Amino acid sequence: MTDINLSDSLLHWFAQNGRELPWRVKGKAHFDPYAVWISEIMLQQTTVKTVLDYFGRWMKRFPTLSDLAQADLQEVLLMWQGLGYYTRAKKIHECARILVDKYNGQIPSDRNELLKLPGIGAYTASSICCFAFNKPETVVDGNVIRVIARLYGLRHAVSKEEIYDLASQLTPTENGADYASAIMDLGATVCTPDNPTCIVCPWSSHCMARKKNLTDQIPVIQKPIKKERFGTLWLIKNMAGAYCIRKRPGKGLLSGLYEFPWTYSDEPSLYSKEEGIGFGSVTHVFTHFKLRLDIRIIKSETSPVSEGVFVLPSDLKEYPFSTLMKKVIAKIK
DNA sequence: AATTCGGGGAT
DNA sequence: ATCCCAGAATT
Repeated sequence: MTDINLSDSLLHWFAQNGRELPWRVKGKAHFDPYAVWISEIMLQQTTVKTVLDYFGRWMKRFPTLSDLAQADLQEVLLMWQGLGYYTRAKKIHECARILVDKYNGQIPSDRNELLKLPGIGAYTASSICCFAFNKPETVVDGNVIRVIARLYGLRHAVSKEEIYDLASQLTPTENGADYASAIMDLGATVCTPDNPTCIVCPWSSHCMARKKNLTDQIPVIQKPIKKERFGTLWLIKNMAGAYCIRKRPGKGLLSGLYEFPWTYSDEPSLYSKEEGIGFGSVTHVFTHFKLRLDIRIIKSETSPVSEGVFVLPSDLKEYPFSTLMKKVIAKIK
């Protein structure tokens, strides 16, 4: 069999088994490149199931590029809170204004032009070309890495570049949107990390990993160690029952979100360790470290940080918070 | 080339 | 607990 037959069999499988998704139109490109762009940014490093609700709320509040460009970053972050990687929300907002100001409100269909825009990298540029403009670009995400590594039986740690070279040779010159959707759906629903259902896979008879019974060992991924960090969080409560919160910097961890003031244990503390009353702790697992914050309640009419503001519990919903801080909020109610 | 960015669902 | 998911930007 030739490579043409591989892509044909995959497209045939997709026509019958591909997922129906709000940001997808099977059989052709999506009519709204804006919707494709938003969905692609949201889907980075997360799952379809997680994004569905966020995408629905987003398109209701910001139906068009213009609506998004006119909104405040604060409101964009409110829509994004809980999704993680908050720099994406900032970049998406930046990008919307650039598109309105310099691109006549149109999302480019040229890959190199897309790569110039904030928040759009190699994968997303290709995916917008495929899904919004039906171009025959090759997309490489976690699904494609797994599918291709298994198809070719790659037993070493693979790079995205290596996968791209192999995957691009299989990419047909027509049906760009369907083919990109298909290979990703195959990885998401058939060629899964654990217990792939090879029996229904259109590429089963060509798959080297299956032939050698190595699907549970491919792809080879190296995993970094996750360290644990500690700190103290201060619930500073005034006579009116309001709590002190502050906005995090525009860069770095949880950028742009609000928080109750806290510091790592290896940094200068805002109060002495014994001050206030212990109020338990919260733990949270980030991608690259685990964090435990011991909580202490302080009665004070003034903030220990210059940018702190006092907010009543009933008004906290107006501020974007991380999931970590939502855990703290849940404790004070 | 490595590290830094969140969060949740499945196992 | 561990894995990993439609990655990009920074160092």
